[in-house]
Amino acid sequence: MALQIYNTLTRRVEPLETLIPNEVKMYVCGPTVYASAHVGHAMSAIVFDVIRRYLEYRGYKVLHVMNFTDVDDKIIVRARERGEDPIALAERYIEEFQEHIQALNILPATVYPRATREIEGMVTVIQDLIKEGYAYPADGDVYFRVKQDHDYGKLSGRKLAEMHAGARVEIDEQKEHPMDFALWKAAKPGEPAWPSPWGPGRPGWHIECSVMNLHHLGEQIDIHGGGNDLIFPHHENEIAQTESYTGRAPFARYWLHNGMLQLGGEKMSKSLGNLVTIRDYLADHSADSLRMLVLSSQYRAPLNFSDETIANAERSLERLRGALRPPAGNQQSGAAADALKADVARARVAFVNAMDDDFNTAGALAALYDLVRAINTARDAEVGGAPFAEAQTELRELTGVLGLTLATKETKSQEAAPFIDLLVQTRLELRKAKQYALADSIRAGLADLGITLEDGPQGTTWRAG
RNA sequence: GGCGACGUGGCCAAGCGGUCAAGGCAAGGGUCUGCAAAACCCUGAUCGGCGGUUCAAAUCCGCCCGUCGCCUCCA
Repeated sequence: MALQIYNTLTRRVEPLETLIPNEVKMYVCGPTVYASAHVGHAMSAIVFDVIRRYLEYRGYKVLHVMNFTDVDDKIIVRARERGEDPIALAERYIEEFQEHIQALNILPATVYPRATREIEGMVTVIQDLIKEGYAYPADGDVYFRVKQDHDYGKLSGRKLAEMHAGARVEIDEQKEHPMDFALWKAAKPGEPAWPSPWGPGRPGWHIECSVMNLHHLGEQIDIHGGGNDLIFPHHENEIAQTESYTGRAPFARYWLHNGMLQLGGEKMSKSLGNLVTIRDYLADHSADSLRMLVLSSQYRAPLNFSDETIANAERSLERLRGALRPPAGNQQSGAAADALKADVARARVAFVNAMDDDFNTAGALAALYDLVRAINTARDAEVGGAPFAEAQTELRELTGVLGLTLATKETKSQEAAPFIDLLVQTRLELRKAKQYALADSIRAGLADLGITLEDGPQGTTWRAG
């Protein structure tokens, strides 16, 4: 069975057929860097990280480009408020975002282009669009002529006539048609500006992605991704510009869009102000837990971010981690060992089938929980050695495809470990002497410090958290 | 008003016409344990509502109710 993905352009699930066999050219829209990124941005980055990891698991070489929009109105406004240089402000948030990417265990993109470093290419493309009749200059601005693009609206399913009727479009005397959008904006005094045939100015939002695509991936790409709030107008306009410029369609074969993260019943966004920054989240929670939350639902559906769903994700993670505990015996053959081997193979097939179905991560997790149960059952049956190790390796590999680290908090307790061991040893002596009240008070005391003790047939183990 | 997504047990969620409607968390009962913890076993939903198509529907169609996104900057 082949990998199937939902394509916003066709509104259907389709088999993935790449331009070049075994290679995927993927462009994902990154953030506009005018403020600290929030967990909604993280969700999008995680979704496409999982997609990228899975494509690589399936043997594709992935060229992954993620851009930074480092010049736009909001950056300029923000910089002015703070009396800071806009370019420097953007730079600061880019650095912060890249730290977040690392902290969230997101694989680095192949290239991270920035709008401000590709201005010349944009000017060239805009000039060409004007020459071909797809755009027109107006008083220092340049606009794209939507009427010239015969299939404008095909991504978002809108018709020019209907959008007109919606009447939510501002009337601008400069524009020939209300839906025409800016390719180039003339600079007002004090704004960052680059020279152009139309006077000093800066690029419009949509043109930068078109040009960075052309520059880093070529005239046609396989996957173009982003949040579903970008479908219109951003991606619609990108298609209009790029296909008008190259004369080739489709610009991107598959358009993938993730659903929005919901906080308190509505979309988390900078504009609404109902946000939790990645920094704040990571101060209290693990990167794995946020990823787990994302994995628990379909990437295209809205995802509810709440204390309850986060706690749920964290406990589910514990379930996965538990299966990585050491074996309790050394049975390498027999019915239990054979059953484990069979369950490993079954889990792998189920995992791949789920992921092949438009990245059904919730279904893939179900396959992993089956593997967890198989491992735990095998441990109870004293299976050990190679069969047990191989099952755990498989679990690590598949959770790795989802980008989970399954790191425990124990590293943080490293310094305290000898002291905890000492207490555990003392408690063991007390238990032998049937001094249970004292033994229990040690256990309770450690529990208050966040250390959990577990008495098993092989002795007592402890873990943080 | 237009376009799109969606509504499955307390929470999250799979399911895409046909064996018992996956799985995780939570809850209850058990096994194990000095007691716990962990692990394992067992227990619960007829699928927003109403019609229709079909031998057969959570799964297809229609209408209604509700939620979310986009239509303006936005992952």
